[in-house]
Amino acid sequence: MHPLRVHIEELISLTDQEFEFILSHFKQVSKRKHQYIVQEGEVINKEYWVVKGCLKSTFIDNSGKEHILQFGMENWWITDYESFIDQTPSKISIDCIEDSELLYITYENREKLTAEMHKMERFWAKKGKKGRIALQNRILSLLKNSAKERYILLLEQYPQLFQRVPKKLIAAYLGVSRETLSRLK
Amino acid sequence: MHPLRVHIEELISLTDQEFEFILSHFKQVSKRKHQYIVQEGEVINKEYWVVKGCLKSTFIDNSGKEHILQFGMENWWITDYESFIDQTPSKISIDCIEDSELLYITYENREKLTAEMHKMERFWAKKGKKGRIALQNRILSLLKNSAKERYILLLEQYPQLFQRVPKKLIAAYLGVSRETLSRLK
DNA sequence: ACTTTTGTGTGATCTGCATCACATTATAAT
DNA sequence: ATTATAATGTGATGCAGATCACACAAAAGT
Repeated sequence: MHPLRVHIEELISLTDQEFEFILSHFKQVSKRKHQYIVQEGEVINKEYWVVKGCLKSTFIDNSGKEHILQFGMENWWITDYESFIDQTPSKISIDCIEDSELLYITYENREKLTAEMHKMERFWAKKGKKGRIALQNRILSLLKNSAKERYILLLEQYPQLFQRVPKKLIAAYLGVSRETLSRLK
Repeated sequence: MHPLRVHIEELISLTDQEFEFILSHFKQVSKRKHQYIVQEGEVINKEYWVVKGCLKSTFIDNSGKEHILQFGMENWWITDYESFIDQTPSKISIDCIEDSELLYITYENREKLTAEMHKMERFWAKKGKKGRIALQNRILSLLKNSAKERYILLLEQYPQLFQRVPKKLIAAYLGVSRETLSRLK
């Protein structure tokens, strides 16, 4: 079965025709390591789903330091939701950490698909709720946990990440310096 | 016009009958300062909308310190979305900072209302998206801005807050100590 | 009115983490 | 293969913000 279908059917069930209809709203694209799918200042009108590979969504602070808002690996959705939803220039950039296979849906096609197929409106509503909960928990963690605690929690939740991405990116996600992360272990 | 109607009509327009139908799914409740609407460990099945007053949604870290996830003032929605959506025990508590007038909708009524009235499904979808963007920006701010910068940003965004709530709660929201906040000013 | 609790400011000291600096080892590019 | 670039570890030092300890002012409760 198509991996996207497996993914969607975790929340709602589909017939073959329904899935074909959904898939017809997506396009596939391959990107090499270091290539960008969004750059700061652009308005992004695509939401990506990672078939294979790994990406990061990043932003730069006043002193030029890179921070990571989100990683994207297999079966994850990634875009700048602020730019995508409000159609405003993006504050963040998204680029590939590994060569990646992606599916994307444009803003227009997503609107069309949700209008034409109520099941998908419900799917995205559920996904949105889950995403919101994840963001809320990240805030909780940034406020209540020390750097070491956040490191341990991330390691427990996504052990694969530590095999796949350089430590400095883990540090940029946790909100600590590379050196401090190295000393935590 | 009913304040909730004004609020909903900022995103979607309604007829009189439609609004009456929506309102019939809500109940009103008054709470005094210091009263809780959610306590840690409870499963919350209500989402509140603040007609008048001020609330805070808080959680306690390992060392017993209180952190604030969200304030709720007039026209704001407040609940623990994780508990509300997943029907799991809440990690947070929500209590009133001032005597408050609230409207609430139960989980069941919200499900019924979204099923019966597609406009409200769209309303909550839009609200959910906006909420998600706000959470994302809070994470960005926690990672990229210093305590002082976060203080200034909050002051710009919600100046009323500084008139209404004690400084130690502002500090608990920003993620700094009361003393440090006092020295930032 | 009086007492208790809550809020706020400010000094002194401590500490987790950042920053700078350099060495070493991997990985990628030609 | 050789060279450049990225990744990782570790010491030395600095600093933002925490913590502890008061003092005083403002509310709230009786």
